[in-house]
Amino acid sequence: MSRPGESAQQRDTPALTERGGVRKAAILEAALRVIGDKGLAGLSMRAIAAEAGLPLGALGYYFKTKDDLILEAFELHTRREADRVLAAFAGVENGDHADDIAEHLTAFIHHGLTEARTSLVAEYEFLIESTRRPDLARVSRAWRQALQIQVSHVASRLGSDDPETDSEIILSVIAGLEIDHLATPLDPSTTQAIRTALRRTITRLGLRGNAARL
Amino acid sequence: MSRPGESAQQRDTPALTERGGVRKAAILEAALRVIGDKGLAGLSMRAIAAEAGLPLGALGYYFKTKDDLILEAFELHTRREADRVLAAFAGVENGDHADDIAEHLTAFIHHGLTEARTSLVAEYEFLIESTRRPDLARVSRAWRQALQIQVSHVASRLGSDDPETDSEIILSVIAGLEIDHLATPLDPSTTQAIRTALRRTITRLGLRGNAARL
DNA sequence: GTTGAACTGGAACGAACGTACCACTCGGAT
DNA sequence: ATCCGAGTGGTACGTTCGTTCCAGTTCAAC
Repeated sequence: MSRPGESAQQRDTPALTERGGVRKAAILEAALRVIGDKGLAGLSMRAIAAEAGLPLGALGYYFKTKDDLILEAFELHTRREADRVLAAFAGVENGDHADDIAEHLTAFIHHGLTEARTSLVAEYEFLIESTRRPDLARVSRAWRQALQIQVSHVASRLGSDDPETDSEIILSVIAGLEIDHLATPLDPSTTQAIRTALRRTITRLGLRGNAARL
Repeated sequence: MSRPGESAQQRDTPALTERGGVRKAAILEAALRVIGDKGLAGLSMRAIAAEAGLPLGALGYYFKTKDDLILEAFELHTRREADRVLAAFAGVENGDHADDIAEHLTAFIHHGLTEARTSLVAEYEFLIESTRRPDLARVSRAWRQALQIQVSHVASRLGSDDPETDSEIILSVIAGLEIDHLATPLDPSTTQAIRTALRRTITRLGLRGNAARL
């Protein structure tokens, strides 16, 4: 772990000590926060350093370039988000009615549009930037594919007769609801509209929970 | 039209001659192109000037600040896109089967992901930036609301028993399919998956064209 | 033909940017 | 005790940025 020349990600960055790893992680966290509320356009090495409470020089030590930093921040985000999505869809399978399923998804979206708003905005910043950067596009594709596989398994267990298509529809509806409501402050009636849309989607796709399968 | 002090949008910009209007429009077009393929992060006054084939000084003459230019570019985009969407959904109503309707929407999305890709990317750049800029958010909201009204009318005419919810679902699915496939090159099998998802969505929502209503 | 406003385009400003550099400190291994 | 690479942080370079300025040109109105 401390052999010279060994590196976590770059050919010529030195090996990291525990303390070094903590600092590097803090930089990535700071970057995600800055991207979320200033955008990639407002992301500067100085802004990240200030957000992390570190000197500018530290960034150059842990990341070769700004682009490398952005890539690693995206990877961190997808890793973190994968757990959250998995948890959300695990809850989905415990519902008895279509309404229960819809409720889990509503809560998921609601969380993203309120407490985790910064993180959600950052996610879409990355997605759009993926259209221009092949390295980010690879992460996007892997992330999206992992999601689709998980959700199609869930759909299958919920009685879908075409799990692949249903997972594509569900993921699209979720993404669409998210971006369509990002520019608007989230009031209760909007949340209700989201819930209604999800209920109808789930119902019409014929997805049902445990009770129906017993 | 040539009274002194009169302005199309700013307090202290002079009135525009025809030639001036052409130049201003060219700047906005160039800006949309740059935003689409370099992103808002890569958008600079110099890049716009180069894209438009104009000197840098010209931009300062027609737009007070870069932010003003971005706002007007967004307004131009929504104005232009409104026509395209309207045309797409006008075609939808002429279909006899759910498959015909889905086919129109598939063609719409396909066009956005291929020939009009730059424009589509720019659109999502604007949407994300709307979360940070109230002036852009107003445009987003108005644009989204106009879409929803139009689509819900169409849904109603297609026999929907809940046009508002159905239009929300349809618009979300479309948006979701677009962003999910922006990072991936569009191959024929992807197009087929989009078509399948749209068919299933339309069918399950119980929407039917003219034939069913006769 | 003179006037004045619309328009042109090149040059220049200070500020902020990404990155590189380097003298320095620290801590574990020898 | 010493050594050496990981880690530190302040500084500085060259570039690009948004914006401003202004002497000059065009052209319709009088």
